[in-house]
Amino acid sequence: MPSQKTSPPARAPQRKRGHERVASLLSAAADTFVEKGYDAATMTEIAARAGASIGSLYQFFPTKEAVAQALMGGHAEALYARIGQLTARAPQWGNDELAGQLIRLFLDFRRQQPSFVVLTEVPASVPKGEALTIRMRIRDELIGLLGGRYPGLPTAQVRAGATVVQYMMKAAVALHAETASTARTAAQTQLRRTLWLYLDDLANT
Amino acid sequence: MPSQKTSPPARAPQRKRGHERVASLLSAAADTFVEKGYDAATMTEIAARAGASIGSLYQFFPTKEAVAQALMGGHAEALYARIGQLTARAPQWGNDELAGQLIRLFLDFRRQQPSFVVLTEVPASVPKGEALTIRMRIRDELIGLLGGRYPGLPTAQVRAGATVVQYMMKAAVALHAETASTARTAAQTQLRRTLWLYLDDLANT
Amino acid sequence: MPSQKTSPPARAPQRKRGHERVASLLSAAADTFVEKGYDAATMTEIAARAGASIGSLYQFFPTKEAVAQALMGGHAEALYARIGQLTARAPQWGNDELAGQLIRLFLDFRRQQPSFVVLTEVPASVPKGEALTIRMRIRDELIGLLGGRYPGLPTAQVRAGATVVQYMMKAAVALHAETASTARTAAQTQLRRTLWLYLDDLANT
Amino acid sequence: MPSQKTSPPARAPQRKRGHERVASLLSAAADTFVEKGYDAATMTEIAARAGASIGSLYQFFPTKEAVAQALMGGHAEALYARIGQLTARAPQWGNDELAGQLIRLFLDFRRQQPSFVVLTEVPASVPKGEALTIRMRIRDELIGLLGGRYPGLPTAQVRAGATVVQYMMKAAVALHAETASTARTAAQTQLRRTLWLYLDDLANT
DNA sequence: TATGAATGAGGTTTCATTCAT
DNA sequence: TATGAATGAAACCTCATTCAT
Repeated sequence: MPSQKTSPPARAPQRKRGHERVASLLSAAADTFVEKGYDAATMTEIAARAGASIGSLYQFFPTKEAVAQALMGGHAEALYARIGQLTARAPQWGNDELAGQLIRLFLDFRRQQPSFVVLTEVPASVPKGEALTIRMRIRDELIGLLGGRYPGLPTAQVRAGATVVQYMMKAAVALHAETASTARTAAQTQLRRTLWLYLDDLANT
Repeated sequence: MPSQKTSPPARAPQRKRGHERVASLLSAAADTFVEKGYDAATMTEIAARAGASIGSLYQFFPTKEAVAQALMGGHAEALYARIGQLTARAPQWGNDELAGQLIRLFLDFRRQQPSFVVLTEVPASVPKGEALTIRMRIRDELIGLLGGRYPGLPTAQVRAGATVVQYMMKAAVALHAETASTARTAAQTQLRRTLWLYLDDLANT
Repeated sequence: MPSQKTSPPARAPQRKRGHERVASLLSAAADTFVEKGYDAATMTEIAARAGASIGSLYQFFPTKEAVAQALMGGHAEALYARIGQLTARAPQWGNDELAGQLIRLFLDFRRQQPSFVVLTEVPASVPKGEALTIRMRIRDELIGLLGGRYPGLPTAQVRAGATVVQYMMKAAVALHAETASTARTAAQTQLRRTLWLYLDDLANT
Repeated sequence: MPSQKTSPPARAPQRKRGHERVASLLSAAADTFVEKGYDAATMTEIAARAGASIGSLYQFFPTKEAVAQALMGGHAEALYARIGQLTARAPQWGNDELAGQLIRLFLDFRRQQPSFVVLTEVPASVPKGEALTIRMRIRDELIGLLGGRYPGLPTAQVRAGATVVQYMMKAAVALHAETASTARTAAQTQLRRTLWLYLDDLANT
């Protein structure tokens, strides 16, 4: 043995580099999807933006769809968790406060993970099944939230309520994507109020 | 605004045969866009579905974008007109009725022209500018509607109200696209009620 | 017979209209070829420029090549004739004058019929055979010219001389196509002088 | 001058295999351009001749124009260099010798790189801007040559002389492309003599 | 493992030419 | 005869994916 070079922690650095690479690839993918949309985004551009080669990208994600799914999956988990946090605190809030917190949560999420919306909305594309699954899971989270907040409400009502809330979140997010203007701000305020009115109505059923 | 490069418009047919062709091409295009989405729809498939050759398609629509625009344009006019009809009758209705009529109008329209929604929602695609224009025009129609229905309301309120209504229509249309179920039906009912609550609130401002 | 409308001269006006149409089609074709080159010029554009339909164009010219040939043929005849006129007058001129007249003739022709050059130069395209024929015929005209002007010259010399003159004409025409500048003007003058020098040399052989 | 939209350049290969590919692609392209001309040459045929797939061709040359430019650019450098070599030796030569060397140089070059002529002459085509640049650079080289050979000559004269020489080279090359014959050979000899006469004249100005 | 090259089906678009009214 | 519609081969180019080094 010519030299006693400290045996390097076998694969750990590899793994660590792997993690970094995956992270930068996903980040690049997110940017690209947001800018171009799912279809127009190319694997080549994603790799290039991450400073990686196309071969490297395919070493971690076998298909373009896999990239999208990894992105969606990762973000979805975070979203579920945040709704769960709201669920824990919701019982202490008034309907007014709850409406505000819900909208804030979804807008914050969209701001931080704009690719999530892009991929979730893709019309007739590959990750459609995944998107559906996620939507259902979000629905379940909202059902948990409303069920906890309005304990006496019949299950069917809770389910319908969660659905309405979900689509109003969608509306809020879409509205937020409009070019900013005083009109938009006013509309956002009123949309929050509409949600409040709805929750009040739900509570008195 | 330097106006994005606007795609050349459709060439107008000048013979009876041409008119028929254009009609069948547009119909085939609508079907294809709905089934596959804008990006995944191919000109080849559109032509084939219309029983026309690819050259024939290009005789009337110089680009894929032109096909989409022709579809959107044609349908948009119809939608404006229908909102106009509501505007005329709205003053006689209660908020309850108005909410129902609005939702019915948009759902009917979606049922008859599903491609309109697909093309209008395309996230990061070519006909985006056109879609924006149309959305603004719909907004204006709704402003007209609410302005007529609630004469005392300040302009800013009317504008914000129209925006809210528009995004709730979007929500209603999206909800309608969900797999049918009793839960969906219940949610639809409640969404209508939410709109009613909002209109009541608006009227009492 | 309800009215005695003067029986129109059966087909004469037709024919006349036909001539006009052919003329305008050829003119449009010339413009298009000059602007776009032979390959990039389209039959549709030629027809449109002439204010005719594509069907009408094909009624007179069965192929694109036929259009080019008609154009070349018509112009070539004029060119032969003009060289013939020079031939008649050349014996009275000095070499200086002859050089000037030759260059002037070709430059004038290029100015009036720029499409002739474009079509004649087309590299590996359809009308190649025709172009060759024309070139040979021009050669013959030049042979006639030089043979008449330098009666004692052996045939082989005359033939070689005509060839040299022809390629110098080509050079002159190409030079003329350069962006105008004082440098170009000076070069043109010297090219004429070079031709003169050559003719002098030829005469003294 | 707003500089016509300049086509994206060729992507440089980074592996040995890539270099070989590029070389064979360029060679195939040269053959194809010579045989068919720029417009009629197709990317498909170029790839096929090189034994490559169409995708492989586009990996290195994003457009057909890029192929042409790569060819022209590469050859042009060689031509400049060769003229430079003449420049170094020209002062020792008589005008007779210089004329012969110039013509030999251009004919040799045409024989070795026939695609250069084809692409440079393309009448109204895409690589026009590039061709112009090259022509001007050749002019400059000739200016250097004549300036060195005829030291006392005023700049304007040198410039005009270089232009004349350049167009006579064009004529010589074109003449050489004619079907071989005794007439052609004789004409070539006389063209060389004409150039000699011109250089003599230039020297005595 | 990392990289760049290779592949080729498939997409959009063009255009000479033919048809039918 | 004049016109516009119809046709489809073929061109250019893209891009997800696979290979080879």
